[in-house]
Amino acid sequence: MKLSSRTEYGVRAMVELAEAHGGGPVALREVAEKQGISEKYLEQLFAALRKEGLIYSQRGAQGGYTLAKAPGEIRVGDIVRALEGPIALCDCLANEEDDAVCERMGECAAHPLWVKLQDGITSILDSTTLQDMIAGASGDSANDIRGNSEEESPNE
Amino acid sequence: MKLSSRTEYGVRAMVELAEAHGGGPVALREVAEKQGISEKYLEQLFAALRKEGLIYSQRGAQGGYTLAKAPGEIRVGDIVRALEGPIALCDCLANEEDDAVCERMGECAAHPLWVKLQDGITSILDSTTLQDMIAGASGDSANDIRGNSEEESPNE
DNA sequence: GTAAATCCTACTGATTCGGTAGGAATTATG
DNA sequence: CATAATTCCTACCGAATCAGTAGGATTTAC
Repeated sequence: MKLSSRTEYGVRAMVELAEAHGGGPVALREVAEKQGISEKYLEQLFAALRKEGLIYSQRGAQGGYTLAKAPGEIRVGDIVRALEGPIALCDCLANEEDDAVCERMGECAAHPLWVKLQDGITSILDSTTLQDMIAGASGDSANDIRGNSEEESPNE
Repeated sequence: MKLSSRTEYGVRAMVELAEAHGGGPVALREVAEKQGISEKYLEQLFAALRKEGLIYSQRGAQGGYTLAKAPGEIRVGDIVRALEGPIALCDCLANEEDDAVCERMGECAAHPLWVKLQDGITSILDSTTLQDMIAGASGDSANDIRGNSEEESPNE
């Protein structure tokens, strides 16, 4: 029940790219410095993000990284999955097509809870985009993230 | 984003005790065998659960472990915290009285999301009791877990 | 051509994880 | 009382993961 620094760093770095979105590519070094992350370590995270098609890289002088899609199109869940692999609280939840992994299945009283928990986590991560995060960070009305998603409509 | 086997085993073992609740103490060996957990390892988990007052132990022959409270009074969150320590996705969320841990605080665009995620996880874990879990396991109407929790319990 | 940048692969030290080992202390039972 | 069953305690261990480092190859703007 703890975020890896991989996830923490990766998300922060992606926010950094999101804020620079529209301008030219941003150098790894710049992101690393601004976020206080080891350059070489971040390099590996970017490699993974790139492999998953979340960022685009431009080599050579004046090169750097840019988001591969608009900030509103990139969900935090995508970032986490790119960095950590599929979100699976336990092996029996890894791949739903192959349920056989959990031989205990039928008799495991805990299973439904893990499913519920995993769904909850996934839904939070997948309902937040980079756009939401930079919106929250800039303005003081950061409540678009903190509050629940679908509420506080003009009514009520 | 993965459950430790500590958590997995611990919850399963507690369910086992919950099912035996009302009868005499259950020996460690029995729980370990039924759940397919190393005896010596489970011993350590029980030590932690005992220290947190979730289970009661009776030494000597015919001894064993019993829940310290009714199954409906023990939340899964309590078990997880007993085994893993406080649920804190990252250090900056560890103790809310001392926010200073996260020097980045103001500028960290990710922080609000982690708060939301942690709250989501905690609320799921704390709204499910052992009672809910054994109810789900026995009957085929396991939906009391998957659905929301506090309702319809005319038991005990 | 050169400097700036990404790319790639391997290594490493520290920590955590899951588990083992061995025995001391307690207690029900015959 | 003797014994067996059981919890209790502390230390240790191998393997995996984590976070980070190292070093160089490749690409490209200027």
